[in-house]
Amino acid sequence: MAYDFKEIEKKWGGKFVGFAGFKAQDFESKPKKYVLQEFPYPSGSGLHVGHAFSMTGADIYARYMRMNGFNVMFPMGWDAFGLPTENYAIKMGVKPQSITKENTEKYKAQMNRLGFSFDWDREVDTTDPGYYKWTQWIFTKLFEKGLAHKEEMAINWCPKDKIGLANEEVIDGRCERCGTETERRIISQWVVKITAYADRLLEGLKDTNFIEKVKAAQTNWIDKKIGANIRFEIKDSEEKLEVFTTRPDTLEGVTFMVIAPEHKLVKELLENEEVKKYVNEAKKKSEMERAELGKEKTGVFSGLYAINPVTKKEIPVWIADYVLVSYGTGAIMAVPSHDERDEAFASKYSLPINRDYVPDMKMMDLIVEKGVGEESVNYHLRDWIFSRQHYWGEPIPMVYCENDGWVAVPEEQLPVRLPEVEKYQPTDTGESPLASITEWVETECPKCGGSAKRETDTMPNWAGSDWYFLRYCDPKNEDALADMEKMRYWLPVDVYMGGDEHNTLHLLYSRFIYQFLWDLGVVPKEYPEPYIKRMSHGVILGADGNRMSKSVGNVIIPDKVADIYGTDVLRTYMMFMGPFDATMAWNERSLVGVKRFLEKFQRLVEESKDKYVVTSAEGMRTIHHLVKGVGEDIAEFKYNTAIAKIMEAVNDLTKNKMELAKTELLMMVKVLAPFAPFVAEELWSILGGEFSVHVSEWPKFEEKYLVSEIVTLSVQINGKLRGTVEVSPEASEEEVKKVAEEQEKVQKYLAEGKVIKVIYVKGKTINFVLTA
RNA sequence: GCCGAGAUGGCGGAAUGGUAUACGCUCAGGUCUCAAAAACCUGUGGGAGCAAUCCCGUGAGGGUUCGAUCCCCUCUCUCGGCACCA
Repeated sequence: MAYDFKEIEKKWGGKFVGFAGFKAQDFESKPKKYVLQEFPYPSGSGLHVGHAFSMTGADIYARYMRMNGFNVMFPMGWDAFGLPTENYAIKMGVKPQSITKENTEKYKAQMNRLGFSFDWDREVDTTDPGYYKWTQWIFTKLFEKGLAHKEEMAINWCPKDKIGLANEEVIDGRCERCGTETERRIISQWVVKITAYADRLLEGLKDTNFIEKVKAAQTNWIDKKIGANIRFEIKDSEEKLEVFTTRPDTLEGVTFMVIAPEHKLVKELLENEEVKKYVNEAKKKSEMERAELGKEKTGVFSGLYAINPVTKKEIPVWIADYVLVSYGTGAIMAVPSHDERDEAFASKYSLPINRDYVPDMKMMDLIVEKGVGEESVNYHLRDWIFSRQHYWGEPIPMVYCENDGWVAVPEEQLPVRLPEVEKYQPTDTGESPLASITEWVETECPKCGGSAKRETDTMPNWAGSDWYFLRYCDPKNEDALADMEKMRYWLPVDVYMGGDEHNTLHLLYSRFIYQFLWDLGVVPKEYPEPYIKRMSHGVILGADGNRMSKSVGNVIIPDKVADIYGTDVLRTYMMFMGPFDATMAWNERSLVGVKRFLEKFQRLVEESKDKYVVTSAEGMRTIHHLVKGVGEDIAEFKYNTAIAKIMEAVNDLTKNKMELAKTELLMMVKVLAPFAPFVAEELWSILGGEFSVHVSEWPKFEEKYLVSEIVTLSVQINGKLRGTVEVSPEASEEEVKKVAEEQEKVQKYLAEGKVIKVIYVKGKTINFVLTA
């Protein structure tokens, strides 16, 4: 009988969408399981294989947990603010709102086709005013708590996208989105003090069960360094030069000082032509040029001398751009004998190198005693530039009043809705398109009632995705982010499935916002961290082994594969390709193997369904083994081996013509169900099961069926395999030894020496150790 | 440079101290067919041999062990992340 996937998908697909069995029930007495899959940005090109892969993995887990009696929440939504939509809107002259609607509908249809068991009642959309009201509310709280302020600063500016970028969004000096080289611009920007939470973010990792690489990525990003700030006096001046160092013990080895070209001391030295020239050149250099590795260091002597607070030696102060103004104090004490960079600089400019001293751990005490410095901590983590000069984002809910300065829009006036505009184009001046809508900008100060102006910047993409998992707990709440009791029931997220690319930024921002909300007392006190486990899925490469890209033409469209092979084959194949977290190349041919397998499975069920009343003993063993193995594998996301086990069982049953009664056939179908939901439902129905197999109880294996009467042991002589014996699993050493020694081949090898030791491992091996 | 992951047949990959290569692909042979495709069955790490069988074999080298893909040390390479961060 042919496998008509189109008919089966049509028949059951309609019933799956909106099926009550997939809905999460608040406060139900069953244990809860919150399975969170990163929500996508709904781009115009539709769902890609990466989405399909990750979501299938999450879906299998959610289905398995449901069948195991958990009240599962498996929601989905849209991270829909973003540049591509804005760009498309500009190009086509349409409203971003309507493009977003089109795209989300398309995504939703594709997800439903793939059979994902999302609870659509909890759908969220970051561009929905009912949602971004709370994104804005969070910002007003950050402002009230002194964690958000406006600052004039040099930012990374992308001349193509006309947008300010956070440091994290600049890769090798280029815009993360479009690859254009970024420029420096001075703009007044909202900055969020994530650094105030650096220690908490580091500490909190201990309460999570993230995989090692995720923890490492977060720790590295924060990169906490403990050292000392030391003040050096400047000769013939009242000024002091403060440096940060992790090696105060090398203070005696300091032979020169280096300050960044942007350092405040430099401003007074610009009369010196050489200094002026160097500083201007450094300013012109892009981030990329300055950060270029292996590049020869450059610098200029400032004319100043600092005095070593301990040795009292005079040492020259240099200006060089290998020292960054944004880290530490923007100045360093150079110890060429202990630092490669300092050494390279010293040898280029023929500066002295002191090799005749020994680093001294007591130096720190001396520094503190003399009052010239103290312990200090520095982080690589920088504060978070929160402003974007764009239309398609959450308006930052702030107004500027001549009397009161910056004032947050009060809760009852939220959301600050995005106004309809004629043009979405960003401006070259660096102002948001919102700035041109005078009637929107002109407003009233919430504090004094006087005239005031609205902030026209919008929030970065991350803002909406920081807290969406809270909203799923209570998506329609108009009075709070989400109801406290509902959050208390559903949180924390048990498994968060997503891509490696979000292991640093998104995860860190999201944890930070959660910790901030925790401090506000608006999320449950019991849970200091939002996510228990972070699972990062792998990457599917094109058939040529390269990353999928439109320009290369190696993109696999899940819809097209499903047209040819069916959804069940697509899902099962993706999970069978390799370990769930590995990087794997697409292989069209391997799809065929999965197709054959699902057909074979179906044939087996069809052929045995009315034939056997009782299952044979070996049939029982195969089935119970299967149930045990697949359950264990799914719980550990080892989907590739789970599928291999089902294949093995089907081969075994078919080849050895084992008999299966209906009960065991139903068990097999249940085990297949999370992977191939449509064909499983069909077979379930053929066997007389009631809709739906997906809410049926996961089968239980019984130990008594797992034990076999005979096991095969390896017989080793000096650790080398020389034969096998079949014995009872409970056989004694004497028995096994006797049976083994009866074998001609074993006798032959035993004759080569004298047995000095026998090692017997029950159920596994017997090893005869001979004299040399 | 630092951090993380890894290296197993022709290919994707299994095996967490006990029969290396499960499962799938590929390929070869067979069944069915007028024929082909599909499907199904059998075989498929390398070498020697008619065969029984033997030797070699999990990136390289060493170690621990009766026994190592697995544990320890040294090295090489690949992938991912971070990086003039003092």
